[in-house]
Amino acid sequence: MKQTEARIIKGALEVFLDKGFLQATTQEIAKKAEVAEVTLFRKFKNKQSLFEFTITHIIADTFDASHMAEIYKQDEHSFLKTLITNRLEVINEHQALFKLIIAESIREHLPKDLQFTEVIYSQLKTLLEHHYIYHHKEANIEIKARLIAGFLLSEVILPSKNPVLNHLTHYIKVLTTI
Amino acid sequence: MKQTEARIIKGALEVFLDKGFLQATTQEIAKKAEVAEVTLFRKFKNKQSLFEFTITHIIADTFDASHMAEIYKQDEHSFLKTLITNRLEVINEHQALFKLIIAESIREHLPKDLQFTEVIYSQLKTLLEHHYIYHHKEANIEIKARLIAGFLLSEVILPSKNPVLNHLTHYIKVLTTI
Amino acid sequence: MKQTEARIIKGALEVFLDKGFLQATTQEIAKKAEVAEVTLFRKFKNKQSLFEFTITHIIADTFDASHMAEIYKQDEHSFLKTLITNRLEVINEHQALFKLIIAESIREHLPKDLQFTEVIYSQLKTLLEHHYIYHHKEANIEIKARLIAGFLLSEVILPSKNPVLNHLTHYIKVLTTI
Amino acid sequence: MKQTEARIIKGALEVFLDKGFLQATTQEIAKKAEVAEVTLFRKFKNKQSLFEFTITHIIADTFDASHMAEIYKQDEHSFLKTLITNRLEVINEHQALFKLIIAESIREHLPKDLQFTEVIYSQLKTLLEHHYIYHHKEANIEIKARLIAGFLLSEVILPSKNPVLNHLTHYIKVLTTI
DNA sequence: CATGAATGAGGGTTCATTCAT
DNA sequence: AATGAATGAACCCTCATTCAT
Repeated sequence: MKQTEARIIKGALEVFLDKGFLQATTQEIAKKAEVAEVTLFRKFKNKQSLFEFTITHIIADTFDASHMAEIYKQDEHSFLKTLITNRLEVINEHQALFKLIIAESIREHLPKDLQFTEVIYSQLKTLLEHHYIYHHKEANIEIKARLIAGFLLSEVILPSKNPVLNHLTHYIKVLTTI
Repeated sequence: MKQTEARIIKGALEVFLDKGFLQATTQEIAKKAEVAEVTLFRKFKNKQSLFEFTITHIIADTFDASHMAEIYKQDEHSFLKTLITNRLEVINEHQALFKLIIAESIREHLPKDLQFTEVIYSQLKTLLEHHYIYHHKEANIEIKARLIAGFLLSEVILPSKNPVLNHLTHYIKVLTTI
Repeated sequence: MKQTEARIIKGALEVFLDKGFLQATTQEIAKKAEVAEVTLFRKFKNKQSLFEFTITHIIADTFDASHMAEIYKQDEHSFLKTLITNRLEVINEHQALFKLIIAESIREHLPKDLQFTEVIYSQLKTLLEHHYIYHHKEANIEIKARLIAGFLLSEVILPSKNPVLNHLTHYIKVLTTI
Repeated sequence: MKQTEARIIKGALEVFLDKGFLQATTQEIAKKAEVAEVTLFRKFKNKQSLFEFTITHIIADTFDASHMAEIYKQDEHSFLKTLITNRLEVINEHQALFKLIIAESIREHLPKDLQFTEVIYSQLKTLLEHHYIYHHKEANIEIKARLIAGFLLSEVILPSKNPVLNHLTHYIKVLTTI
């Protein structure tokens, strides 16, 4: 039954998001998925690999940026505005996941390719590169990506009032001049 | 004996910084403090309260900003530069503690007054307030504090190359215009 | 398909010889036999009966003594020499099986007719009986069989240097006088 | 309480002797010792080390041969007779332990110094050496030790009727001439 | 005939914490 | 004040075996 695996992953995701890796128990996941606990271990080698599999898939689904493939052609201001606005939307819709990635990156429960740096920062760098290369502009991409990433981090870590968006214009200005 | 408690706190700090709250074991802490495990529980109600006590003290020591009491009188650019530079220095010297605060804030193992928001963000806001009130300037302090906080977050979460400092001037410019 | 059963038995034998009854897992056997684990249970009621079936067959093949049917006619010394030499050869070629029988006899994972006593000792007694009856000689067959069995046991249990064979003559002398 | 450890070892011994290493459960041992299961793990790192500790001590108590320290001065026949008779008595009184050592030696659950070879065979060799060196006699000690060991093995592995002792004299003859 | 899917029962081990001294 | 001794509760994981196709 294909459904079983899907149910497991769904249950696992819920519990992992809610409790984090260490405090999530295989028992609770199994219960939520309505399978026997042992069934988890037939599908996944152990808790860690269930975790990684679950996170891999949800990340792929959530942070997918392929729909922004074309925005690099826009002028710098539009490009940055679209990029940042979109990423802010995504992480605001998936705060729990974002927090999970941050916490588990710090605690080193995630393989390198699922850590914050790789999932968020590298993606930003890639998008920025496309843009600046396309427009034949010199730009310190690393710095820009860092600043945007810090921006996103503050959005989830600090009490959310969505206030930053209103001042995006000023912020973009610094990104264009740095 | 005062020494006993001091040794416990020292040991606890080492282990908590290294492993985080959940993966730190009272056994390891006791061993490092060279006391019997049970002694921890005579001094502290439980692991959680040992954690909070330990973190409270190290945070007070580490993030103390009283030596910056006077900088609010400086002009805006100097003030921001001093502020940011100093905070960057502090967190770069105490990356492990900073990461601990972030991760445990997310996992809700810290009481409110020890969470990232309170420890870092509120402090920034206070310092900014002093400055802008003293200079009779209007300013969106919340936004500024958020941006600086994001700045600091990116510094610990992302691979460190200390590159941001070189571009501080531009960054400060945006902070002044927001 | 006859092949399936054959593959199972082959796989089971390998794993049982290598790991013993308890540490052999049906999973590993199935893998080695290149069948689904559940298939084992269609052919055999349970792990125990697979074990017994496997061991029965390998024992029949290995310890078969029918080719020694005629040696009882030889004189006592020749007979004993041939008998002991041959049995030593057999167990040296099948040390793993011999050890398995010993260990599983002790642990009572084998039905009576597959235990060491039956498989080795009784066979020795039968062969001795044939000889002494044929030659109309009185002889304490039980004792002789025991001594030879002890001989064989020491060969597998103790670190092997094959040293005993060189001194077989003296040993046979005592067997003839008992 | 010193008693606790003693009770654990007693319980462990009973269960290990009865079930063998793999089939003994820490639960059953704890129950028999009337302690919580977890207490076992405070005293011993794991099941394996509890096993080894238990076996080490019982072996030291059981197979102690220090009271035979002086027999090497006897003439060869007396010496061998005393030696063999005594060892036979010991193993007949501790059949279960002897069987355990054999089975777990085969299954490699025992460290080298607790395996059959070391515990039984080496001891025999040492005693034989003392004798033959004392009497300035050349002798193939290895062979003799092997034969005696095989003798002892047959005594536990085969159905016991204690018949061998009656023929000890003949048996000793072969040992003296080999 | 063979198997993919699922599981009940249990196993060793860890952890924070309490009891008694 | 400090500790040695002991533990309840839980956790991850394994194994032989059954169910349904």
